[in-house]
Amino acid sequence: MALRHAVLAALLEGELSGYQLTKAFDIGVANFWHAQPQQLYAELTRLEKDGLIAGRAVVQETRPTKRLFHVTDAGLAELEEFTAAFAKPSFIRDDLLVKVQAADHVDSETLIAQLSERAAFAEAKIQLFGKLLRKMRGDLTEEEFLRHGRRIGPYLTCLRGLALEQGNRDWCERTITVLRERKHSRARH
Amino acid sequence: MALRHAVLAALLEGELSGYQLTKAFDIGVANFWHAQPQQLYAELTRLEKDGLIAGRAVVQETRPTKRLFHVTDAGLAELEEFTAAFAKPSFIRDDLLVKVQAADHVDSETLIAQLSERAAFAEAKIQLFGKLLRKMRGDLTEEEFLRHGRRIGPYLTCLRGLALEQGNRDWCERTITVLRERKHSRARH
DNA sequence: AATGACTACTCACATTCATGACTAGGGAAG
DNA sequence: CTTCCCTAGTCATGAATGTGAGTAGTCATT
Repeated sequence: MALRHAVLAALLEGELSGYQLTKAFDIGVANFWHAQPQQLYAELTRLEKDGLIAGRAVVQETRPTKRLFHVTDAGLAELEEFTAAFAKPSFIRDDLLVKVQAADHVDSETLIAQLSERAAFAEAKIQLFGKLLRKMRGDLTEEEFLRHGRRIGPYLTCLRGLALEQGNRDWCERTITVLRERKHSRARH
Repeated sequence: MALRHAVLAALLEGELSGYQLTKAFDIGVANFWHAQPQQLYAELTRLEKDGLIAGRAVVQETRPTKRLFHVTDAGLAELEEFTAAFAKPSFIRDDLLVKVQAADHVDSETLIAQLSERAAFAEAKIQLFGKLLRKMRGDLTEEEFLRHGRRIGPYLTCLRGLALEQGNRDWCERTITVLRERKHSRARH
């Protein structure tokens, strides 16, 4: 059970409704996991049944009533236990890498198009993460914030997300260059 | 269907038996995907049934008979189609990131232990990828190899794997430092 | 006045992934 | 001479994840 703990960790930041949670997971602000709304609602139901979170209904005037959830003590204990447990090494599952693995056997232009798209996507995420980080640390420098800030967990995971996307972008650009050069040099023969 | 194409891409490198394939996926040499033996055997069966790969039995003296598989023309066409198709943006799924997200609410030492373990794992992978890359490019420099080498697909994916693990290691070390410093500064108050 | 987008969810189903247990022969180490 | 590991797989089952479709009211746009 992995989504379970991702949801718990996300709810630590404060009360959220199922819908708000789906937004967070959707944008990938919670950049450490991804899930569909349906999965999140199902998980919330299970977590509440198990007493790891508790919800309270908030009646709204113009909107449907929503339920805000927070982590209970039992939920915290569960997270503590999870943290101590063995973490399965994370593996990448990336269509794009599969495509590049087959680079010598498929059309270069097609591949380059895919890589450009990914590079653009990565760049957008880099901007997003940059903004999020600036917002989280406020006026402080990164060093100061990490030393004295109150909640650094989300900041640290965001840093990893940022570095990851920078890596993605750089690798995509490098790969595009390589493929282009090979194409030209072969065209001359 | 993603494993499907990962297997196809892996088989492009040459004929492999199911068992050899499991080794490749197990070590993570095929660093772009990961799968259990059972999944691979099942996938090979399906791929053969669909005519995307073909196998030939090789009788061995002391070992059980094995079947070596290669990609058919239909398989190549399938890969071509896959390459052109939309790639769902890859998301990370990492227990460790979930744990760090909850950093402000769980025990630091536990977290540091997990981060150290991951850093060591990443370092080992870095060494492995380094060796693989040197082996693939032989006497050539990276630039020369990427320009003129025959099969660069696996090299390129390996480069991404290397950068990823370097990113992992650096982030783990940075995070450990941050957590340690916070602990000490709080201990003084 | 209709169309589409947003909030806030639920149900049901399909696919994918992971796991334990099992067969069966050979070789190496103690 | 027994125990363990390696090759080379198969079978069955369960857990996790993904997806399509539907409900129902609100709000802004054209």
